[in-house]
Amino acid sequence: MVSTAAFAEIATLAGEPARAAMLHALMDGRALTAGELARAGGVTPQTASGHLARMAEAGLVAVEKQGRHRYHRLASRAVAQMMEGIMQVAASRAVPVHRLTVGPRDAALRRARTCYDHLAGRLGVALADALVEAGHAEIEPEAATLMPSGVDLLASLGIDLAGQTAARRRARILCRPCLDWSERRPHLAGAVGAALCSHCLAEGWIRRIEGSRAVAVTRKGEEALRRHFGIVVI
Amino acid sequence: MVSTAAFAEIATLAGEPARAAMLHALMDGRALTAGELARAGGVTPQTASGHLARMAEAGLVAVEKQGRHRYHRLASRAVAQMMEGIMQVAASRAVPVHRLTVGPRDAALRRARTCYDHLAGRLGVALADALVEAGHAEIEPEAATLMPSGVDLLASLGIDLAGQTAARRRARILCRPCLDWSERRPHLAGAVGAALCSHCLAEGWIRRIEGSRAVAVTRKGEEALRRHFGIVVI
DNA sequence: CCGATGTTACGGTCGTCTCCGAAGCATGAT
DNA sequence: ATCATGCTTCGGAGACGACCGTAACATCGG
Repeated sequence: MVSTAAFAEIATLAGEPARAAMLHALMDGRALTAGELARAGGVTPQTASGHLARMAEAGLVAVEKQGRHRYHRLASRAVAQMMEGIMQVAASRAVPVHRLTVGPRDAALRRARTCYDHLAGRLGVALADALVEAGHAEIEPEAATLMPSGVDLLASLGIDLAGQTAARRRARILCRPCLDWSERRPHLAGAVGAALCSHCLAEGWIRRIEGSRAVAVTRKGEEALRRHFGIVVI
Repeated sequence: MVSTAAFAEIATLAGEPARAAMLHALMDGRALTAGELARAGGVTPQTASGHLARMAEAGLVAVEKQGRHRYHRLASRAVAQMMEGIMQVAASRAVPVHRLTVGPRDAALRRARTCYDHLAGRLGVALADALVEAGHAEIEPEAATLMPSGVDLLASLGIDLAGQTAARRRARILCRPCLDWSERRPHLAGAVGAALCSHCLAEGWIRRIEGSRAVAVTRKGEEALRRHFGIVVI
């Protein structure tokens, strides 16, 4: 059985404030150095290094040596999903009084951000809604489907879902939904969401905002999103 | 934003060994008394009481007074899903050497058990496979669908999915898959999985095994499962 | 080769949290 | 009313773990 000891170890690792902050910093899917993560966690590099070693040992993060730097990233999609799950529970009883004035950083996050490997925030939800509206997808809290027309649409944009479709001869693609903590609505995640997100980045439709999980929609992106999906992200 | 502080608090609560054991004991979806949970956690009632109070405050468990007993259960499906996520990560790097001889208790768990509100183990996977085989469902790691014929089949058994279908006029039901830790294969979870599980219990096809999440398939259940789904759980 | 930058190892201090004993409250039975 | 049971609160002992000095160790650029 998955011993409760192993369960407890993982949860404990994720539960320490400094480590939790570091894991959050990695939730944009990129790989960061120990120094950057130390700043994110509010601890000294030595302390951060120790934390990272433990998390690497436990399989929460993966390290990649590159010259004099060691890049750390979340070890797997499963880790990101685990964190989503914890956030879901944490969010469900948070914000006793809804803060009226949120900072500009928070505003940017609510507008558009990455959630490990896919898009979230108003952009992510708008994209999902547009696909549903046009009949290209069905999205519900428990599951989602990309319809044949949706597969075609994405293919026409050059988004390669071949790995998803080649093996099985079915045009309909089941994919994972993700409940957005700021919008409280489901959006597209999983392999399809990841492909969509990386395509937006590759095409220069969005670009990452330094030191945050937020992303900015470029002028080119605004135009492309309106043309291909008919959405305008406010 | 879902502050990292709130995240850390939840993860820390779940990470303490005694609390983790108590949460695991609640993963069968039932409500247990503080005393039972104290035994499950290997601590004295006083200690357990303190833990339970904290977890109730944080929204991990819900309490229900009934006479001189106070029944505790997982507060929501979200909590169960969070735990599944943590278990997934914990399992991914567990069992360095695959234990050859597992106890009879473990064997029963691998054969059939509940996973919060749905069925898992060989029974859960066999049920899922049978539905897929017959074209009643599509199940993948990221999402699952109960096809119209599957909805009909369950309806003919008296499984009420009305709450799921009434609002929208669609026979196809999207539902959540759950990766089985013992079988490493996805099975049916979510509302559909829950309905299936409670029906099996209500019809006496399975019954809970005392002090465990394992369930036993009754003689009546064996017959029913073979007749309706064509499966024989070994 | 030699500094600069970044990462790891060690030892001691400190705070936090778990845990149980004992006592205090409820509820229900006798 | 009185007792029994189950749960909770209180207080102190103990353990665990985080944290930061200092210092050693890699890697890279000059």
